[in-house]
Amino acid sequence: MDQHVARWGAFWKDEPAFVPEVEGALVRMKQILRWIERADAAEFAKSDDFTLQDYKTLHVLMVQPWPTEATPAQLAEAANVTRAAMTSRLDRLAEAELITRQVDGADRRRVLIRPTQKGRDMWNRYIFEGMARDQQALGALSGEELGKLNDLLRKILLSLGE
Amino acid sequence: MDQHVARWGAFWKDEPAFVPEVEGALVRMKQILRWIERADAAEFAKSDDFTLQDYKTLHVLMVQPWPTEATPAQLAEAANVTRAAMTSRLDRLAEAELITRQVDGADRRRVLIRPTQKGRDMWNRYIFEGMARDQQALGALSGEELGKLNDLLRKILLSLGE
DNA sequence: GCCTGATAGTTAGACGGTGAACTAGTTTCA
DNA sequence: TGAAACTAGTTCACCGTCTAACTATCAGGC
Repeated sequence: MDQHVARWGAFWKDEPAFVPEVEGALVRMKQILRWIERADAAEFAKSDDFTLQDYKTLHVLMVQPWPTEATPAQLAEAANVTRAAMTSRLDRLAEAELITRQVDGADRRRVLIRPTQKGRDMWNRYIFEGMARDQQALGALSGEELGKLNDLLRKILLSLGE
Repeated sequence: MDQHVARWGAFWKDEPAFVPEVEGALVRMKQILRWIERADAAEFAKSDDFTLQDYKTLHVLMVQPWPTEATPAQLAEAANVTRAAMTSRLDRLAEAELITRQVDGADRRRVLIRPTQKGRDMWNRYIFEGMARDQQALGALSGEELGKLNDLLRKILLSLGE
């Protein structure tokens, strides 16, 4: 894995533009997130009517600032998809009665999305297993190390203008 | 951003299953990679005949163990897509004469993918800008901090069985 | 009060990815 | 040697996402 980065840096050993620690850190982050993504996908591979993406959509709704109330545009941004894609995702969730759509009275262009009780239950059914997998993935680090890791990542994000 | 994680942990303040530092670290990694992904996408938004995904495909080929020679299956694994998807990606790259396909004489089921000179040139044209963006993204960290970050990420990956 | 311009959400068509079948070639073992 | 099991790559049908219109609504300036 260090080899991996070393390898594609071998072309320009003297090239100052290549910084192994930068490329290495990014590749490693990708690998870690990919591992978790695959673990999550495996969990949801069984059920056919409630997919991983349905879950993710529900999740970004549940963790919004004003709990359990958000617009499609906010959810699209949080889920990192276009509004068009979010429309079709919400269609399915509404069809399954996991969320409700309601036109905002104050601004009738807007639509307010809220989870139903059934939606909350569904989320609760998977969120703990998901967090358990997350903890397993990062289980190699001590509490102190986790703190240090967050400090470093936070520092990066701050410089990116959050 | 810390708020963000704190918020969706607010539901179960007393729930030991929720570890803010774990969820926080993962959300932050996603944010960082997303920022870079968007920067890359912006760069490739202009050119229509050579897309970001074409570049990524070319990239995984260029950084393979045996430089500039790999099978579709290896590339699919590296790019984290199915072999079927890789087939169609390679179709386009071959069409543009950026790679060549050659049946392996030793095992005639296999196909060896190699970049053409044109492919190498195309890769070189974008790789440096890409690395520059990567360095900009992580520019907030000192060399020492970058080392520490890699140590922590490496530790995680090792525990995941690499 | 309108007209212009901006904004929220949805819809339509194209594109890329997935999983499952399919073809061709290789390995195993009786 | 020959049949069964396996492997590499491709093809196909389906599905989700994207870009680009389009509808409806709101805000500002004259």
